[in-house]
Amino acid sequence: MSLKPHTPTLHDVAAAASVSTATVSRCLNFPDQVSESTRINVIRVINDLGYSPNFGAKAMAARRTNTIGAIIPTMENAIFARGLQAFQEELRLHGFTMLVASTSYCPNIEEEQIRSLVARGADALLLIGHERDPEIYRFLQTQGVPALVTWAFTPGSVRPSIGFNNRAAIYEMATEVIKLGHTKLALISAETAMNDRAKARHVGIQNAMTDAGLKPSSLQFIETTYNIEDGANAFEKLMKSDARPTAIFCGNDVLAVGALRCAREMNISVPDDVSIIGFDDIELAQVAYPALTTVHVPHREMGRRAAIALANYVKEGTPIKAVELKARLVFRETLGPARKDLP
Amino acid sequence: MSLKPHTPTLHDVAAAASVSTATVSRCLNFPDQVSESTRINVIRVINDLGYSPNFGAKAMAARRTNTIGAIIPTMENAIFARGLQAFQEELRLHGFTMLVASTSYCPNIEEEQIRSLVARGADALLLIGHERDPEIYRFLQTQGVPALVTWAFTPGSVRPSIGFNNRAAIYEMATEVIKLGHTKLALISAETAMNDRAKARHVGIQNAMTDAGLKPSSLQFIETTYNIEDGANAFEKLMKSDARPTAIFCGNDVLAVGALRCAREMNISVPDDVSIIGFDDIELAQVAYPALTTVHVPHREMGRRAAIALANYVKEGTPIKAVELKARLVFRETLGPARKDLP
DNA sequence: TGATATCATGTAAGCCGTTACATTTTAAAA
DNA sequence: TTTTAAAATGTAACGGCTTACATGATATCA
Repeated sequence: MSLKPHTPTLHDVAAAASVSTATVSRCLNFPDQVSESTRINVIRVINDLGYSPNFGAKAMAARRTNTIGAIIPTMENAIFARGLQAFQEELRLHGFTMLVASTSYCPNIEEEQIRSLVARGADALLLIGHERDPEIYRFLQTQGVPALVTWAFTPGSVRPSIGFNNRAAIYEMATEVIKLGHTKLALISAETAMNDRAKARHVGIQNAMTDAGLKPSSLQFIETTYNIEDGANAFEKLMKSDARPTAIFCGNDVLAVGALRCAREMNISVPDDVSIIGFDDIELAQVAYPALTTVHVPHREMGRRAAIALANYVKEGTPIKAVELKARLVFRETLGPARKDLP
Repeated sequence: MSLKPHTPTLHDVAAAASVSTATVSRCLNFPDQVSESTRINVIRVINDLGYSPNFGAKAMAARRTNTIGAIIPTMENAIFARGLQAFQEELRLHGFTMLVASTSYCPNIEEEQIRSLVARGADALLLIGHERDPEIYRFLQTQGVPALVTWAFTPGSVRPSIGFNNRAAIYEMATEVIKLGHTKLALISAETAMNDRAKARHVGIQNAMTDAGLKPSSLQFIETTYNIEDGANAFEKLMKSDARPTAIFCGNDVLAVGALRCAREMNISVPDDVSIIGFDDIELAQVAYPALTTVHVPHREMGRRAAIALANYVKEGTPIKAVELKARLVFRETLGPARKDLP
């Protein structure tokens, strides 16, 4: 049971202002097509009545919502927050509103959210990563809703994306790590199923190992969900195994910080006993103790570029061009040379 | 220029399935009012065509959107993330979708977002804190959109809210701090203008001081925005002043962590030289080094309760009851006895 | 001053669903 | 088999806004 009293409509405003609904509509959408006197009068009536246009009706009539949806894996940590913030700010400059939805890294929920945002009339969508059921891309196609992939840039991908090369970035980092004498490596990763970024990072490390003459199969690999706690657990497992790694890559900074906490609890010194490498370079990374060595992701730049591309596409039909941004290695305190004294 | 190809509508589906639009609509909304054979057939057509109902039209016709809006100050850090996540999960159980918007702690943007969500047809709104332009409450009133305030519970407030007593919580903490011998206190706060929570926390500390025989005017007070960097800057300023406090309260954990980082950089020992107290108990607090003493806010419980209250109100008209939840003190490592050796 | 261009406003046809009500089909009861 | 109730389906009005087009008012120019 909805208790809505009568909500003022365009008609009410028009009547109260003694003009037609068209004029009121124009006052709102194309103010300069209306004489100043009527405009002032209409605006006054609008305020008096507390009128607010009905979005649904507006969307239906205009066949356009000026809304762009963003679907991200999680809002629980800052991983996507920065980029999203930039995305939204830029969007606002272009007259668009952002709608967010999160998926908890679950493909089914993602699909649901995509449908929901499309149904809500999103003029376009921002998606994280390429990999998803082709059925979804087909759906977006028939609905005529453009989608832009970010957080990943895979050379030669069919779909344009704005992001960075996950594989190359971590390859570079792994190469540095190996240079420091590390040979026993481990990776605490997100689930790689339907997560091309996690996959790319896995492959990147393996490539670096191969190129440095290490056996990629020796990389210890743990898949887990993305919480601080998970990072801690994975770390503990790794350090209690008989083949203790000397350097541990983490799928993101959140996992890395969890590992760091666990190291402290286990009295394992970082980086003397073990090096820990994060990914993303969120604020957490600088604040962690010791400060985290990680891969800096150009969050804000990515968000901004995505917003511009999408806005221009929706407004002018400007085709979306893929953009490759650079991720940068950030060396702080959690990476050091490998211990030599161990067997 | 929008490039939308023709998006299938209810009509298209009806035509393709050789039934009326009403039947298709019923297939979607009241499946058991339709014979199994037609239903199966219609569903098939829907999938074939990639049909998705138009939200705007649906909202307009049904005069209900099953959407609840949440307006929070920021998504940049985890402060509200946990509560919001719980809110959304619970909402989902009741068949509602959540729409989020953030305000960057700016009243104007908040107003804009409120209007935007109302226009979008939100059946109800979740708001943080009581304090805002009365005009806004009036607007919500005339639009018939119920709003529930959380993150604050102010005894005797006109509007029901689900939250905790900010003043009482920090009062309790401050009392403990004073018991440890601290007399020179400082507070790094959010801007208190239009932020009843920040105000309540300020007052809470002052009350505790008064009750302990300390002059509340001696509380050093810095207002700032809510970033790690800001916490660090404020801390530095405080420690470089001639009246160095021995205990510093921070408006939230983010500021506290910034202060902690700065302390490390300045070679100031926490808690030996100075104690630092946070607020919120987000994950960051446990991971910080030293681990942060803080006030634990019942994020998830708050979110869950708010969702239930709102869902029941929208569906059944059940009046919303105020609920006071308890915030809990969490003593970790950043709080210690006051240094005695100082002048 | 009349012809013409420009500006301001109005009229009314959609946009795409839902749902009250009417009608037809089917099942159950007599 | 006929009657009656129930189930399935159809018809069409309606919701609030935009916008193409028509009309009326003003300004411009010869």
